[in-house]
Amino acid sequence: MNLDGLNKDQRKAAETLEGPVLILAGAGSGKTRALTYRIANLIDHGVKPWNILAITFTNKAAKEMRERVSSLVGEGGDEVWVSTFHSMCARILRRDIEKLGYTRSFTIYDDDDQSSVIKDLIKQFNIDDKALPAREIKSKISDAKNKLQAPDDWFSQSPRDFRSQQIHDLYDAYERRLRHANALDFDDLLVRTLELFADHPPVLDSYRDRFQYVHVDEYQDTNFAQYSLVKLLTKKSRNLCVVGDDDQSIYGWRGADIKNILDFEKDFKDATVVKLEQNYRSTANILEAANQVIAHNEGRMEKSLWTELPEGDPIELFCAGDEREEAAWICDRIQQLTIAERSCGDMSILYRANAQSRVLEEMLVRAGIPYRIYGGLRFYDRKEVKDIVAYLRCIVNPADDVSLRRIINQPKRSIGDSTITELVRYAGEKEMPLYSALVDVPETLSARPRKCVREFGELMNELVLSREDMSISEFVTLLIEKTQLKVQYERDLSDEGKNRVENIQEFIGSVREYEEATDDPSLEDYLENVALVSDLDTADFESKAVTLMTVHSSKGLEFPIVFLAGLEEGVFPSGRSFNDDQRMEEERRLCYVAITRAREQLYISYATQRMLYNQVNYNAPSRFLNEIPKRLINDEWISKREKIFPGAMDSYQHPTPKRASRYAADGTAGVGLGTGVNVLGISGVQKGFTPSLAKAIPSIAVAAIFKEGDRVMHRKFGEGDVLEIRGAGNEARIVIGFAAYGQKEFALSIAPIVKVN
DNA sequence: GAATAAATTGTTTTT
DNA sequence: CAATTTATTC
Repeated sequence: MNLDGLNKDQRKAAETLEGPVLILAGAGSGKTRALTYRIANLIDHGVKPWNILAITFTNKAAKEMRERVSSLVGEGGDEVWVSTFHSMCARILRRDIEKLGYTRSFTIYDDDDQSSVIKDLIKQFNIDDKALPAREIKSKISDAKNKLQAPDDWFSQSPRDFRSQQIHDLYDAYERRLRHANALDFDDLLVRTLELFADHPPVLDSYRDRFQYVHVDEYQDTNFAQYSLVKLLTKKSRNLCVVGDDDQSIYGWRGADIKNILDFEKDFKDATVVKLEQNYRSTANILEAANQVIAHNEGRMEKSLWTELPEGDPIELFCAGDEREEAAWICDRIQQLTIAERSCGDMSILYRANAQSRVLEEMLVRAGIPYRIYGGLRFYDRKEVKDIVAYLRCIVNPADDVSLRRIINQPKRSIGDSTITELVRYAGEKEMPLYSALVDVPETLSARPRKCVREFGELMNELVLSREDMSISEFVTLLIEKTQLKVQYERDLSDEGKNRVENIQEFIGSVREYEEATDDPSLEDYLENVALVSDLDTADFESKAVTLMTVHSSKGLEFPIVFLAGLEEGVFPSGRSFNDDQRMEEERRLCYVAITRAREQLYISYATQRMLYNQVNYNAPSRFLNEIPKRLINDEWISKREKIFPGAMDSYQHPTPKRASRYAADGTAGVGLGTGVNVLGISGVQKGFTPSLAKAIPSIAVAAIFKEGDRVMHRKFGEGDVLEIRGAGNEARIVIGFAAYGQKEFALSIAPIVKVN
């Protein structure tokens, strides 16, 4: 194996093949490179590819690693098992889950499904959902599962109060519900795999034999269940190689335990530790900023990143009046960079919370800048798509009550709440799945609903039968026909309706794509993909568009130019971490991750006033800003702000809160004020490219993104040229020359125009 | 009893 | 602001 392309430390990582290995890899230190070379080297030393397991954090990372290994070793590279924990477990369970009393066609419940089970149980138990909200129960259950605590285990280490008792009861009932529905939630995939291994030693042994060399990437973000699984698998071989960076542990809220990586050397006394400290990604300035910020955390593993790269540009800092100005400044910078021949594909805008993306999107549309947004709503999470998926799940797994309830009256077939309640009661009484009640309809229902239910039952049975003799895509097409799922939207001629029809069409396309790309396609396997594939997994960064995403999503990625928006107290760091040191340290690690995404240029912005979650706040600049040495920052934009947004200050002197206070001090309802500003949102422009549909975003900040000579598109008058911009701030007006309509003048702050290139 | 219109309420991060 | 709950009409 030729390891010349590696530095000294990377080479050590790739050459240490036996025993436990800890690779402490700083941001941008080429850890994926080291890992792929190590795997290739193992194969080179005669290890069979199928005896190697590599666990990554996302499916996309898995795919990339498989490709990189293949390109190093050629044939056989794709025989290496590379997948996420969840995909691996799903695959293991698909084989042997019958030993645990489930069937192989089990359903994987997503977040929504979990919530609906819990909400239903809360109702059934007659629990006050204000004292115990569903989301809290959900996170409690998830926490418990991540720690491998069954309901009784959890209870035995909780305070013996009524509240814990209720949580215990709900957790217990939740578990039984899922079991009855032949369904597993995300956490179950791990828990049940461990259960399988614990109860069936021969199964465990077969996987121990199979996975002689185990690799875990992003080890700092593993939880106790994942840790246990890894330990169990490598107990005999002791060939475990983990890669991670304690400074990039950002999933503590999801049960990830940073101690897993901090204590690795205690766990494996003879572990070889390799530190990758040379950064190949960022300029010296950016790296120094990141190093200084993270130095404010305590209890880190010792390591110091360095680079041979030049100093580079300073970090550009801007203080905006509000979130729209911030967005406008970013758009203006992007336009300037584009003029300097930088591609939009090299740029990314990162933010703490998904909710921040909306304003950015609106402004990007106006400025005519192509962008893609990741996170937020997945394609498979759209209503119309989820409905089809729910049908498919019911057909594959008739015990799946949650999915059945979702579609029993979708599209409308006159099966209302009271009918459903009765069906559920009847099914519960006879201890059978809800599906059976469609055929064995309870006598207690009156004639009309009974007819509707029976018709629906016949439709479903018909579908189940026709699945036998056709391909998956043919079947999905037939299903959409018979259920009239598409027809109902085709009648709707609005943008939303058209969008839904398109999404349904695209769904059929995705099924067909899957069918062609897979050796042995099955509906079960397809549904598993739907459940486990994230938005980011399907992302392509090839297109020349600015990438928008949360800092969390950006982990593992890099961009030449990064905009980091919303660096304010309460936003980043999140207000929820204020009174918890542990969480605050995680916020700081998150900031470290954000900064280290940038290769060449980093732009940071914050706003003195921000409307977020429908509330106006005046936030101080983020503490993380103070942790970056002044000498690395160019803050001249702040003093130029008046020039970029002339007259902008005026409108910020009398900010109008949307609602003064929802409740008066005495507990009576207060009077809402209303902004008086009509915000025409842009609908249907997700992952957007075509700005032609854009409506007006009333904002004086938009002035900054239009200049004389620009070509613009008006919603009514079509394309024209900007001839003149008069006045400033709220009073600013824009004169546009249209070929067909001649010269027109508009108030710039509300004109429905977008820039075109 | 079901479908629709109006009112209320809560939002970090996600495999 | 959208998702969900509640009131009202058919």
